[in-house]
Amino acid sequence: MAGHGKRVKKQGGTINEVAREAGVSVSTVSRIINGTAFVAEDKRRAVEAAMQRLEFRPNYLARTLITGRSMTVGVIAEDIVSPFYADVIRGVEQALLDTPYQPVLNSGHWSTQYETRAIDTLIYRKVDALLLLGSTLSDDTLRDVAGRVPLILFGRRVPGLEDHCLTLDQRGAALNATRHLIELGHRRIVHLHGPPGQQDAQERRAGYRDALTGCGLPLHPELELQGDFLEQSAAQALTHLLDARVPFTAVFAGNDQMAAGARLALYRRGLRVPDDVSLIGFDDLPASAFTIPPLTTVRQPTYQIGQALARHVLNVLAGQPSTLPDFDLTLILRESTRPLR
Amino acid sequence: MAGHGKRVKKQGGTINEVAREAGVSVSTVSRIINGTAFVAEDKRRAVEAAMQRLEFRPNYLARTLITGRSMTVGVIAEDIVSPFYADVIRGVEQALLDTPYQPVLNSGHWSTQYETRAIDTLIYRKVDALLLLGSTLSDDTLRDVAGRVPLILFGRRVPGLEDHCLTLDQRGAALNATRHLIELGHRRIVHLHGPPGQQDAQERRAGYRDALTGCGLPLHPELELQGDFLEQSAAQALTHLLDARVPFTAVFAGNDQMAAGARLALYRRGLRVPDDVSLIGFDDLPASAFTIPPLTTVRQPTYQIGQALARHVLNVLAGQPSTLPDFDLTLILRESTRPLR
DNA sequence: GTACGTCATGAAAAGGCTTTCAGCAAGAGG
DNA sequence: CCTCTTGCTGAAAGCCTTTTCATGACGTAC
Repeated sequence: MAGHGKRVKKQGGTINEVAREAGVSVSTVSRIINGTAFVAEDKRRAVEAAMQRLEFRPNYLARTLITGRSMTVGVIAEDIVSPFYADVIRGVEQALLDTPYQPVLNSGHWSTQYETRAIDTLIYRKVDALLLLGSTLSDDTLRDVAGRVPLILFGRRVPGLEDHCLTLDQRGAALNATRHLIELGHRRIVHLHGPPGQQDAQERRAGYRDALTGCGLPLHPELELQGDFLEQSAAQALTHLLDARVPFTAVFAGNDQMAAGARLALYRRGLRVPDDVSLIGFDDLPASAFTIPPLTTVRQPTYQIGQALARHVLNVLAGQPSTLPDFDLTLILRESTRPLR
Repeated sequence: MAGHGKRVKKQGGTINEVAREAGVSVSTVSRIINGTAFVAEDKRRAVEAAMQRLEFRPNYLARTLITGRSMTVGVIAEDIVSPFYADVIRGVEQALLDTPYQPVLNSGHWSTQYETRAIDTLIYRKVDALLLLGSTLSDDTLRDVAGRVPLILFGRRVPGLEDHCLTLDQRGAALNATRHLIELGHRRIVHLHGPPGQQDAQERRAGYRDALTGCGLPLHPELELQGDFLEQSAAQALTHLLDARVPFTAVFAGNDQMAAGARLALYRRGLRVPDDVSLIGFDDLPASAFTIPPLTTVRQPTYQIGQALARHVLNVLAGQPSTLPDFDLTLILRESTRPLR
């Protein structure tokens, strides 16, 4: 059978072979590759020719083993798939594009176990820095990790690591969103919140309550519905509420995906948005500007955040002082809300 | 100033130190780590204790340098951010979860340059296999890459690499979708297609034409509108068409995102879906089941595809024979289409 | 009691590269 | 003509493992 010959990975000669081929020492070749020192013009040419001929590719692993720098930054997102994190990642990638650093991505899958594994893998592979986009790990564990590798955190504020944490005022933004509804005259406002285990979900819910109590309105526990940040859960929860004939005139969803789910539930019951029910989301996903009607929501400047995060990583790696900027969450007024009749 | 002490990365001793600490040779330690051979119980315990004390972590790089296997598989998607590829990636991650292999992701950004760079980086880092989710590279280049590392391709059929290519019958599916519209009585059907440079876009467009000519209907060039697979482009193109008062009763969008854009353009003009205009998308993104109305579209079983791809990689790596399965694209009938009055 | 196979263990090489250190030639200064 | 720089180049050590090979110790068979 053919095919077993493939065992030998075509791997374009080593620095040794190049040196022999060009009639110089490996040190000289290394110097040419890295531009570490001047080398006579004729040798340089000989070496370059040899590299061509042998299809030489430096072995990054060997280099990293010696220098201790891999020129990679590990990025772990709770979920690469989520449109929200995806946009942050885009920003990170963009900011790293014209630097010698390469991002290496991995998912944490919202699970302590998988996240731990992903972190370990990346550290073993000697990433020069680690960027966590959300995390399910405890503060202690995180501090531990920070001792092993430069660590930058998004969406978590860990005591002791403040300089490398970027968080947003979720609570304040949720308060604003809810208040907007209140100012439009709504009093019975449903809130679809995410899992109690997630910090963002908690904070947004707190903001919702802040707004209500701040305006002297009563809290209605029956209007606080739990979902899992996906469309289906919201559609289901809201349908139950509708079936129970609990009255409400507005919905504040914990994220845009749940807003979409809520929207469909309403549509199924013949309720119009915004005429019968006002709807607000959170995140401003790219798709949310194109829903019917376009969704009023809270914009998280994810792309810029990604860029800022990456730039901070770069600074840290360069040993330069760097502080993470603050980002504002802004309410994007579109067409899914209107004054209560 | 404090802080400069951090230069020394806390790095949990080497196998050498462990050996010294435990009073054995490095070979013995290595054997214990890898379970390569029997080791006396007392030494084993001594070594394990030493590893604990020194917080020993094997250096993967050194290991890879010797064994030639990194236990990673590189995954490059045209765009990690696109909901479509994201779901494929989820499948890949899932299938790799309980194997010793780790995925390492990277984006090609729909650009030959970036894709080339991403491939190089991954190969330099010695991934054991490479999985390309879409590619802008030429057949020749791809064959070249396949010579350097086991290569599996999704969305491309490269002569010579057929065994490792997974493609879907985009053309046939587009034909089906269009025919569905024709069977509902539609005659003037708009097609929003992607960039001419993309194979998928081409094929879907060809399928659309196949359906028309196959049913003996005339082609109307003015109804074929170009977009870029994003919402905005579709909204714009369709708005122009509407402004030009070109009549049509149905729209077949090249993907779901463009369908969303079209949907909004229609909404802006007071056209109802499906009452005034029928709409079909392509991809069946998770969000498309929750649009208003829920979108009729072509489902690509992305998650399963991701899993199949990953399993194939695993087989190839294990040296086992493996063939990529075939996947069917199915038309998901929801509520955005209806018979022409 | 000698010879031999078995088995745990250690020494050393290998893997591909960077970097320190020493060497050597050439030009400058006396 | 000799000494001192200056500057390019090569030898060799080192990074952290795995793996081959050799070495004893030990038990068994003859």
